[in-house]
Amino acid sequence: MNITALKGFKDILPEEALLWQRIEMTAREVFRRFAFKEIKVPILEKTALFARSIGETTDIVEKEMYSFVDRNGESLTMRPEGTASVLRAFIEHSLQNQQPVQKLFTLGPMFRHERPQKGRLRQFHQMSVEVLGANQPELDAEVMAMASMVLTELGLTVSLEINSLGCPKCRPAFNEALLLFLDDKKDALCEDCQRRRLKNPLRVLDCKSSSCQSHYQSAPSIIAHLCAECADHFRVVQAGLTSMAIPYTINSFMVRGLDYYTRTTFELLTDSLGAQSAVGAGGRYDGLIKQLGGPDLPGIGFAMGMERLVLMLQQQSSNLEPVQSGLFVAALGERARGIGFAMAQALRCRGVQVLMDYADSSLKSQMKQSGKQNCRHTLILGDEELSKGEAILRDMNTKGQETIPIPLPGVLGEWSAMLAEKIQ
RNA sequence: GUGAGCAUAGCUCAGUCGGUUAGAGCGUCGGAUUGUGGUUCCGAAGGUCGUCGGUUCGAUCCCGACUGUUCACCCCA
Repeated sequence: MNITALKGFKDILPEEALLWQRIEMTAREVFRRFAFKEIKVPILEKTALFARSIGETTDIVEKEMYSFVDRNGESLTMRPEGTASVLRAFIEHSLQNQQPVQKLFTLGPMFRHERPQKGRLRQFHQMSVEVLGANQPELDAEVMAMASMVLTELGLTVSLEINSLGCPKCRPAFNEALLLFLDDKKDALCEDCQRRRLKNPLRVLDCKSSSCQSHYQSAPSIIAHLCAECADHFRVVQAGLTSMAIPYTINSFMVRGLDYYTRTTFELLTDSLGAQSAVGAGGRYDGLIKQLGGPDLPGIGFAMGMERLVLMLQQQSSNLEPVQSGLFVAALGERARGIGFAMAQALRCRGVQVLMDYADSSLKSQMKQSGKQNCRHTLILGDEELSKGEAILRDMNTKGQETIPIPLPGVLGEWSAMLAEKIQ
């Protein structure tokens, strides 16, 4: 086998796909309760969209995007995240004119050319949620509540950390204070922080080096630098979380990797995923819609990483046992197969899951298959049954057997309705 | 982009201090008297021991390169 999947691109085999379905169903159900609607957007966009939204100097844009020039000479990019596309669609269709506050979610693959490791792939999947057109802090709390509800309903425990990054009014003052502080300490910092200090000063606060962290104990706090409006906003967000009884901690060192965030940011963290601690993260991005050429409307959103949720569920080992269901038609001989085939089709029309073996296998083998596939019933149809005009219906669970009539072609519909009723 | 570990059957892994036909468990298929599953017992299929080169009388084992993969840094969901 010399053609294999690409590095960082993974097949999701049927067993694992079951977990994906469970996550998606749970999320869709929770999103419904909060009246979010699904939007589906393309995977491929013009490169400029991401450069403008995520930030020209972020790692994502600088070195992780799958970008290429298409046949028309235009630079296109496989989306590295979902928000930019949703906002582009929002602006392009003037959705704010249909309903002033839009609550949207989207599911799908994202692409980043990173070195793969646990919980990190080149094609990965996110559930991405956005509220566009409203800036009330209660919404920030509601969005966090929704994210944590998805996790709770999946049986996963995570911790919620929140922060406020301020707004264009108060952030410059903080930046200045931080730069001053870092300038003072610069010789004591690690190499990475030296680099970050110049490129994106906020990022140093997130450094994992314990020696750096010990210096940052006395670093200026963004929260102390918030302007009156931002401080008030943050206060109401916290009050909202408290009133919903959602536990959280404030982490004034938390930073987001995308440049567009303002005010509230948050992360849902776990310690069970190795180096990848965030299973979900998001925040407010009040200037972004305008920055992309749309109206000056606020927004907030978050994304959850599907692969990380799957990993957590797999660790839980509390995975549900397979459910017995459906019917295996064990037909022996060509004539029986012909009749069984017609029965299967009629039953499937009635919503019954029907399995059959066409390989002329022994009854024993077909019984084995029925058991292996967790069928609830097996219908035995051989020469004996054909001559009697009665098939044997076996309940695989109780091992009880009974005979049921073999229908003439004209009454198959009626017969299948009765049998469907009986075995479902 | 940087670093470290790993690479033997479909899966999880033994193993050979370098020596004729490389093993186990699980899984798959078959059998245990004619047409009745899950348990048990018996059997079978399935491997160029990642690739290429080197050392050697001889390499799956030692050495090197390459490729793949895993984890971590970085970054991020």
